[in-house]
Amino acid sequence: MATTSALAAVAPGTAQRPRGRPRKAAGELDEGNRRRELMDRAARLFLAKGYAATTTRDIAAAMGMHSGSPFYYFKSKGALLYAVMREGMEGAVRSQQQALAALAPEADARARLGVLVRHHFEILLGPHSGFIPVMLYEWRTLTAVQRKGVSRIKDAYEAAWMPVLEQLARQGALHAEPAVARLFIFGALNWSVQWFKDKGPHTLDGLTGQALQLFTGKA
Amino acid sequence: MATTSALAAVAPGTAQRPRGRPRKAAGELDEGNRRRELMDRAARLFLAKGYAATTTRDIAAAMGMHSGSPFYYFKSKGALLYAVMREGMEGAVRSQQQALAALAPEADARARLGVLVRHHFEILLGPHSGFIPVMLYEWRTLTAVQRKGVSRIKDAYEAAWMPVLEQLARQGALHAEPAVARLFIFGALNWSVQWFKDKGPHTLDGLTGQALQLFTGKA
DNA sequence: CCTACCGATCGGTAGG
DNA sequence: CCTACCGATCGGTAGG
Repeated sequence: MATTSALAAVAPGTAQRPRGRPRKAAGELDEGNRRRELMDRAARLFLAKGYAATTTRDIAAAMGMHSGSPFYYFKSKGALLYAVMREGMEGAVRSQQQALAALAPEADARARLGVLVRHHFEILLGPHSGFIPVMLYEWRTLTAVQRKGVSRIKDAYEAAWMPVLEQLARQGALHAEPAVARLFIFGALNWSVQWFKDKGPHTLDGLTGQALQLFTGKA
Repeated sequence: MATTSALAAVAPGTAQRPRGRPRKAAGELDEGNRRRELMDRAARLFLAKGYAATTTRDIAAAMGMHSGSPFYYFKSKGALLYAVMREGMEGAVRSQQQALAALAPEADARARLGVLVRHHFEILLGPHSGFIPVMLYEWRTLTAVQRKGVSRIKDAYEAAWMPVLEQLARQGALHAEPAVARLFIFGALNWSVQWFKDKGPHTLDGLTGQALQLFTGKA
């Protein structure tokens, strides 16, 4: 599994912090940080209890705010959820591109799939995860317009998998139609949110190796 | 895919209707039917909007009842959800056993896996599905005690897969640890609830074939 | 099952 | 961000 070690550094969510002038408009900077923290805590609650069962008062309490204050940052509960999904997906696309770009140019299709799988586990289960799992499990909560907005980004994320799967199929290393295989593989990985435990027996590298073996035969 | 055709008859939910004396206590029989219909309609709503976002008034309206009437059949909204999951899982265990029992005695491990996968698609996506998808996506809504109650049944359902996966691994037809493979495979199948369309290009038989090829190599 | 009802909670807002 | 507040909705119940 030489394909996986370089990925740890590309954890999403940590990357794009505002660079330069880190001190000047302290008010503005704090606003951004607070907004982000609100999204973080909200996402955690959405994931644990579900969006509908999480009250804006729960979120406020998790921030040490009073009940009306979240509405200073987001005009509605739905707008907060939308921001979580949208910014989560934007970060995922960015970190996925970085992960692929860090690959050696001579890397073969199996190595590319390994990077994609490892990165996907990272955004699902890694220390800076949270937004994407919310997206996966609260998709039906979005309005049609919101869904379209997130879909545009999500499509880009998923599209990056297709050439890799198609190449594997041509090599005889993937024994299913690439389009269907992609759906099954995403399902297999996404489902890990339901059973993965941080203290459990599995590491993300280990799971990546098992997944590659399952989908592409013994490595 | 000779392993799949016999399964259509074993659709869960249709099987165990009260046999014998189909006429006598009409009131009682109707009560049972109404209760079942309530669970059916509630499950549909739970799946479409989520449990917390579905009001007991929504459910009553879907039944043509007034707002207080669901509580004649279930003492609480949570008890209704629990009944959906519990009876759904009980039916799934029964129909899975029937599906395996209908297998030819000389069927090999791949054929057994085919039956398990095809049956699983049936309870997820078939015409009488609904309860199991609710269980999958509302698991966190249950209380700890309720979770334990459903887990007992769910464990039996999942346990039936392990000897098949272990045998495939021994044959070299499954290239991952059986325990991990089971988690990935369940994820791949369960996720289909999110993307499968009745009018879409896929049939349950076709998906079963693709899944077998993906997980166990070319058939 | 319906009627009539209630206490609690919720998302959101005005004004500072 | 807090204070103070509101209209709407929700799960559930008593009594028939």
